[in-house]
Amino acid sequence: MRVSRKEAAANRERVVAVASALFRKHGFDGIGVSDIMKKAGLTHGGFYGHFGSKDDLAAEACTCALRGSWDSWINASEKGGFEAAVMNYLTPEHRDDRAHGCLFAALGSDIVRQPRTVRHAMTEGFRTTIDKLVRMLPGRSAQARREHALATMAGLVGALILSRAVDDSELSDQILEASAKTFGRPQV
Amino acid sequence: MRVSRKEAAANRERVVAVASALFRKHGFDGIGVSDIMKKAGLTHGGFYGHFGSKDDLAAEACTCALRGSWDSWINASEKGGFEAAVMNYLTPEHRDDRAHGCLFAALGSDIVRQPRTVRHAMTEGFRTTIDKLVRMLPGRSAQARREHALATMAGLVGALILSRAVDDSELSDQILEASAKTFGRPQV
DNA sequence: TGTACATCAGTGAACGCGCGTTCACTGATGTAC
DNA sequence: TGTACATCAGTGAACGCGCGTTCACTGATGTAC
Repeated sequence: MRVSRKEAAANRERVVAVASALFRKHGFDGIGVSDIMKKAGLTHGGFYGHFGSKDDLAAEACTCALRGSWDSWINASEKGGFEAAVMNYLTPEHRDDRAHGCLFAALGSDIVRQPRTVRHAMTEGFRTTIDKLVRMLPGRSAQARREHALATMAGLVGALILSRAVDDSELSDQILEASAKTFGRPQV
Repeated sequence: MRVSRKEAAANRERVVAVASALFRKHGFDGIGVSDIMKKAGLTHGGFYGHFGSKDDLAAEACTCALRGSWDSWINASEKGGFEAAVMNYLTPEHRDDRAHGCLFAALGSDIVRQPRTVRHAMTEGFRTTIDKLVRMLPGRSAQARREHALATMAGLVGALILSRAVDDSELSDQILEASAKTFGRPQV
């Protein structure tokens, strides 16, 4: 059942992409190697031909999920798109689609308990995101813009996490709306 | 090896308290029934005399962790203590002591994947916290105060989660400081 | 109050299951001539 | 280009381990007289 090298490389990429979605949906401990492989159209036996361990895949899946992340919310508008990005982030659609949403919101409180490689991938992705946000913010000092970006990022991630955690859809909507109002307005 | 009823009740309470700390530190899936019982000074066999399942304990542990929660950060000062509460919440000490810190920051992104009972306990605790925060906020309309409380709560939880996630202590401190600056000032 | 018995909180061995991981095998791919 | 062989991506059974859970048992507590 050998497969061409090109196909094998594609299989590997598919596994990483599938894993990045399933980890976000079910958590690192909530999904197994076997199910990930199955969803990628393979059997679990071939897993260790591609990855050293489940943790190794987790680190790659995080990098994959972070690559080009935030582009989905940012790209809506070009300049002065800060408000738009916030609004795109804090939507019921994003809240209800964990598998393809923000990695920090999906796995945030678990990151600290993950192996070094996973935490590092997350940290680098975080830095990149902050840089993107800083570039979207209006003038002022670089220091103030960075502080604003860091606090806004915290607000967005926290709002999405809480809106998902709560078992009352009305309260969930209120969290999103209140946060959109508060963080969507560049406060001078 | 029977034990008096009073002692048995105390044992039960101790298990819940220990579990609330260990779940916050290691995550729901990161700690087992056996280790929880051991840390409470018991053996795992007696667990099902007190609880129906590990999930049942998790729900009770959440309620326990939420009871009187936020009092630790709020009680510092009485009136106008909003800023003080934010400052007390966003400290390196809180960040570095997950076991006894905010439940939402410790387990936030996992809540949505937990059974109904756990989510419900969390939601009720969230409501209580928001009410407390609303009461600390200055005048304005009830609506505006509630929105401010919701967004602030999101900011605090998100900031603590991100400051823990990141593997660079300098960046971690920056997240706390920027968030303290931003959320610690009642913005009009 | 003291005695005899029933209760039941806690113990530790055991069970079953699912998970991460390993391995002998297969058969199509890649390569050497 | 065609043939013969080596390679190796993927398969599926199997392993070992830890986990949640169960259970027969113990012996101190609670209770009835």
